[in-house]
Order: sequence, then structure tokens, then C-alpha cells
Amino acid sequence: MERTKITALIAADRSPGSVLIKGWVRTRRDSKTFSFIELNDGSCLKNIQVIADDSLPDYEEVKKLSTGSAVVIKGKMVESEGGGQKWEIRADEVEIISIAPDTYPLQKKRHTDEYLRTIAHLRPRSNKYGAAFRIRSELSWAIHKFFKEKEFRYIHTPIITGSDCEGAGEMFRVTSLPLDNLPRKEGKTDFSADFFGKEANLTVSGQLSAEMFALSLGDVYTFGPTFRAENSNTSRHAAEFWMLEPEMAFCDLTGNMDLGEELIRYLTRYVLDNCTEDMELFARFVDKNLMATLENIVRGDFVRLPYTEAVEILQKSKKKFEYPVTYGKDLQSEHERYLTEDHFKKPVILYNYPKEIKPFYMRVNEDGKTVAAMDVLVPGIGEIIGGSQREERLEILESRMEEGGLNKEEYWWYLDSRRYGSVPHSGFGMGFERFIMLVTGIRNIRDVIPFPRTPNSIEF
RNA sequence: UCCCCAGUAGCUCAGUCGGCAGAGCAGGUGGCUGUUAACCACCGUGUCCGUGGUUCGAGUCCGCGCUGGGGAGCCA
Repeated sequence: MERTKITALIAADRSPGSVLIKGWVRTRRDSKTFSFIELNDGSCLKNIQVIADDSLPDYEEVKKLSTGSAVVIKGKMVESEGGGQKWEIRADEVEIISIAPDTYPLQKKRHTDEYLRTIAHLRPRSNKYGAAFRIRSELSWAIHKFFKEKEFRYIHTPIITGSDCEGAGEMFRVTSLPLDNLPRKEGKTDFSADFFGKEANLTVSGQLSAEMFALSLGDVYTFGPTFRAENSNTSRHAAEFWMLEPEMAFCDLTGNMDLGEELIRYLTRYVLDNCTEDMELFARFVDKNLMATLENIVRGDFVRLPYTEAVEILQKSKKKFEYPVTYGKDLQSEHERYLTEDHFKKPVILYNYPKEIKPFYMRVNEDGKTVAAMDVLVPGIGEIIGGSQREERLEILESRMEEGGLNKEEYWWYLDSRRYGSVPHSGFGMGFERFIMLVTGIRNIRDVIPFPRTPNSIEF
């Protein structure tokens, strides 16, 4: 007999008769002549209830089944005599695969997220984390679906990069040199003896590579792991995370904002439509306002606000800020939060930032003072997308690199794209984990990554 | 990296003014029951994060360290 996943059984309109199920015991309750087993196989949030009668040959063994134990059960699916579930399985055979001893760390009760982080290898067996990682999987798929429908090409940009400065934070060094005995040359480490013959790092962004492919294939995106060696200790930063980076040729900042907004709306609607059961868990137990927040995202347009106007709104507001709002400085978290959570109460796209506070590759506007940058800010999380129209004019790009103290020779291939057939183009990066946090209401990035990597933490 | 808070049983937490270490859940035993985080009775459970100090006496007060959390910065 072929195994049936529990999700299919729960959804059935009529009994398929005999079934074979495999899974882990969530809990067991004994009655006088039989035992109720709640079985979960990870295919969905719900358990299926199994009735194991004392007439079973190994009933004494069945009574030893503890939370976490693994079993294979053959039985008939029948309508449940009790309330609370439509179907249940009357077991004909119970094969015990393994009994979990009472040291099993997951108990039949609520655990704190902090505790579950210490057992990250077992936490996906809990309701909340099972749901979170099913949603993560569905969202990954939805991203590809969205871009496929829009005829974008999926580009695999390198994880190891030779650019020693991609302009976005500290990088992890990649080397095959013996760290306890580094080759030296003129008082410095001799990287010509290293694997690649020069310094290499883990990527902090696929953008520069993606730009080359946008200027070849048109509309492209990358979606993969990204690394930052920043000593960030917050609930929304990780050293290894996944980033989605679309890049579009012949596209200006407005088109870029349109895509970001459409993407967020599409993905939000996707989880609401396709992960209903798992989403209900988050709406009930994690964030009571979750559905209202998400409805708000799916329905209304995002606010689009130039940086200058945002500064004016913040300066006019009666709210007392810890840090003053001054033109020419980056907004503080508290300022962003005020805009999305108090003033507008919806996602806000800030654009046209002062060029001094943004990287060299962002396109300088006609005013000569601002660049065509845009950040999408959402309530509760803050920045979820950061992007820009790219500087396509060679001379301006070169002078911006000089201002930023970058070595133009290192970027010869990047600059080539502005020498040969340069066109206006735009793109952005979306933090995948931050998006999962947004739709689930989970407040710590460590709880939406299977095995999170943060400063001083790489246990699993 | 900076600021703040916490660390007590397997888990969640209480512990008053410095004076014998506690509860619920989990686990064990027995009972009851088409049960639903089942229920009832009984039973066991400690490097009070570590270290140094103050004190007749420290879970409690002080210093240092470690770990975890919240916030800030860096950003996605």
C-alpha cells in the first residue's frame, strides 16, 4: 500500500478506505480499551487522530508511544465519533519505528522562542516552526512564479566574489591560505599565493553581476544566500540571509517602485491564499493584528514620499524623537517607524535621497543633489527593500567612484557596461527573511531561518 | 560595537527586609474517561550561570566574566 500524506487525509471529502500513514507522535491519550494517538507528518499543521484498540497484538508497546516517537500505521479512515475532527484512523497495524525517550526536549506545551533556538535542530517539529518553514518554502516558490509570469530570467550570480568592495558592509574572507602561517610580501599578506591569486570574499550582493545580465537578457533576478560580516546584534540582521534582487533594463525609478510594490502585494496575497491554515496560527497566536496588517498591504497603494518631504513631515510632527531629524542625514529607525506605524499606518516608499548618504552606483538626479534611490518601509519591520535606478552615464559614475575612494581598475568590467550600449536600468534587493517576518508576524529573524548565523552563534 | 534587562528543577516562572529552595507543566505510579495542551490522587527533581568580595549568614548586596533577550548603529 502506498503512503498517504496527512494533509491529503484531512482535506478528503470521503474516506479512501484503508490508508498507510507515517509520522511522529505529537501526543497520546489513553482510554479504557484504546488509545488516541495524534500523528503529524509535517505535511500540514494538523495532526490526524488514530484510534489504537487494545485488541492490537502489540498494544502494550503502543502504550509506550511517547511524544516524538515515530510510527507507521495501517488503518481505515472513518468519520470521527468525537468532536474536534472530521476524520480519524482506526488502526489495524501499528509499526513502531522508534520510541523517543522522555528526554525529548519538545513538550506538549508552549515553549519560548529563545529556548527553541537552543534546539534549532528539533524546533521544526513544533507547530509554529513547522508552519513558518512551510510558509518559507511556499514563498520561495511564489517568488519564482511571480518572475516567471513577468518573463524575468533567473540568474545564478557568484557566491564568491573578487571585488574587495561591493559597497555594502564588512565581508567574510574566502581563502585557502594556512591562517597560522600566512605568506608575507612587503609586510603584508601575499594574496597572490592564495587560491584565486587575489583577495576573495563571500558576496554581499549579486547586484553588480545582475546588472550585467539585465543589460543582456533584459529583466532578470537573483535569489540566493548573501553574507555580511557586520557585528550586528539585532532581531532583523543575520550574517547569512537570502536576498531577492531583480534588475531591469530600460527601467526608471518609478518602474522600480512599481515592481517592488507589486511583488510585495503578490507574495502577501499568495500566502494568504495558499497557506491559509498555517497563517491562521500566526494570526491567532503570534500577532493579533496580522490579518489587518496584511489586508492593508494587499488592498491600498503604498505611500510614495520623496526624502525631502519625509523630513518635513517628521520635523512638523509633534512626536518627540530621541534623535533630531535633519536634512542630509539618514533617517533613524524611530523616524521610519513613525512614518509607517503612526503617520501613514501603511507601507511607505521613500525615494530621492541625498547623494552623500547613498552608494556610488545610484543615479544622480537632475537637481545634482539627490540620487534615484528608494527604500520600501513596512510597519513592524522597517526597511524591507532597498534599491535604485543605476547610474548609466560613464563619466558621472566614474566621478562618483572617485568621490567614494573606489579603485576604478577593479571595476573595469562593471564600467564596460556603461561604455557599450549603456541604458537606464533599475533594481532592488529584498530581504527574504524580513518578508517572512512581515507575513508571519515573527519578530526575530533567527526564527525564520532554519539554522541562523549571527555574531558568536553557529552551533547547528 | 554601545545602552538597558534577565539567568533559580527537563520546560515556564515565583522567591518579600539578607535567615531551612517553591509552584505549574513535563516524568513515574495508580485511578477515571470517545479523549482534544484530557482529568483526579500520590511520588521524585536543584553547581540558584561562573568567579571574586561584603556579611555570623548571600538565590537575594557589590565587582568582573559568560550566556540570552530588548533597543541603537550598520542594512536587506
